[in-house]
Amino acid sequence: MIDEQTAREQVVTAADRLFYTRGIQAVGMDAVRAEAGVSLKRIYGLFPSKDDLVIAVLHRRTEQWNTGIATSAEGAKTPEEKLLAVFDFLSGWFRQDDFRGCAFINSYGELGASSAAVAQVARQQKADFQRYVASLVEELGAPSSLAPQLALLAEGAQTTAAISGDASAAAHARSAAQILIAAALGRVPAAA
Amino acid sequence: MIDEQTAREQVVTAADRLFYTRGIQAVGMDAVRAEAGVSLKRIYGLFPSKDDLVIAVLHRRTEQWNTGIATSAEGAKTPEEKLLAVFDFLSGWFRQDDFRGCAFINSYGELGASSAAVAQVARQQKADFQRYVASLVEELGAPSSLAPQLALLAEGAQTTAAISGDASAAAHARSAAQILIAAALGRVPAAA
DNA sequence: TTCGCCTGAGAACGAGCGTTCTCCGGTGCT
DNA sequence: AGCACCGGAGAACGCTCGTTCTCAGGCGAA
Repeated sequence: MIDEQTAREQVVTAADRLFYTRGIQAVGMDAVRAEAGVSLKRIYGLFPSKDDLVIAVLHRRTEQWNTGIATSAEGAKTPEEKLLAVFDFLSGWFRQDDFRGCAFINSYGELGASSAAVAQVARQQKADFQRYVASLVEELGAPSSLAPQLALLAEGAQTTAAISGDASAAAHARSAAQILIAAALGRVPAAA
Repeated sequence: MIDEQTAREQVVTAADRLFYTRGIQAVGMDAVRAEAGVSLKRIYGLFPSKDDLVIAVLHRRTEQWNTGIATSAEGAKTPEEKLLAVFDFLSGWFRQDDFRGCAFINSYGELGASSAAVAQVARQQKADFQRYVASLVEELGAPSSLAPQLALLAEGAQTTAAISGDASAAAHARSAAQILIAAALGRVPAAA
């Protein structure tokens, strides 16, 4: 038999793919079982309820997001480049053919009203991201008001890319970010 | 008996309130009946299925959004003021205590994968808004690349305000918009 | 008044869901 | 080998939902 850790990962991976592409409520636990190849009994042994599974999926999405951002920032030398790397990361993500928007926003829209835990995880992820941006802005020596502005661009790019199916939202966000950064640093920004 | 038009409005109003606050799938048709005070039979006479009702609700949201934006722009004299009025409109909206994010984004996250009609209406609304912003940008004589940037800010503000519960997102978006507009016009923007 | 007709209230139906239970075959220990 | 346990397959259960059907009551026309 596969060990517990592997089973957990298989279930979360399968659930993530199904939830993300079809919506959480539209996916039954039996579909997760089929996709994961793990028996229903085992799944309920690992995750006491579907809600717990949803939370586990969102937690893994948080980690993936964080490492994705970190990886994208690796080649960047200055804080400014690291900030812009966020939008490069988004650009690559938007171009994946299974892209269907930010899982946190989607989950919040679907379950945020009925599940406090889901709302909490989504809020947490957004707060973490805001903190990350804020730390880079501080490192850059720019006024702290720049941070929420850049975060707004990243959020907007995600929903625009999802709904309008316009992957170039990342590029627009990136150039807007450049302008805002330049302005915050007192440089004369190059008009887009 | 109440006439058809009134019944339609009562049903859509009730459904909108319930769908928006609790999520669409979490609200049964019987709850709509109770809230609207219109019999189930009548509802199904007016809207052949729940999907049709959802679409009707989203259509009315579109109208409300458009008139809200237009009203907010009424006092504005220049295209620039009209653009900024969008964010003032958002600010007022975010502060309503029943605010729970953009209904189109929420609906898309919940049903966009399973209902093509819902996805279509959401996409349409976003496209209309983009066109509105683009027309103002053109009127302003700014490069057209400014339009998607401003739209991005508005979208981001909505999701941020919803998930983080941070109504000041509108203010952040507004000042970012001012900077982007100034830069696009070749003026030296005032750092936030 | 009497007869249709229409409407509202709500029961009914069929499907799908989350969750639990049953049963059976295999596995490891003695 | 014999036995106790464990996990998988999937049936079962209780519930909710979208949608339809039934039925009784009220209203207008003759």
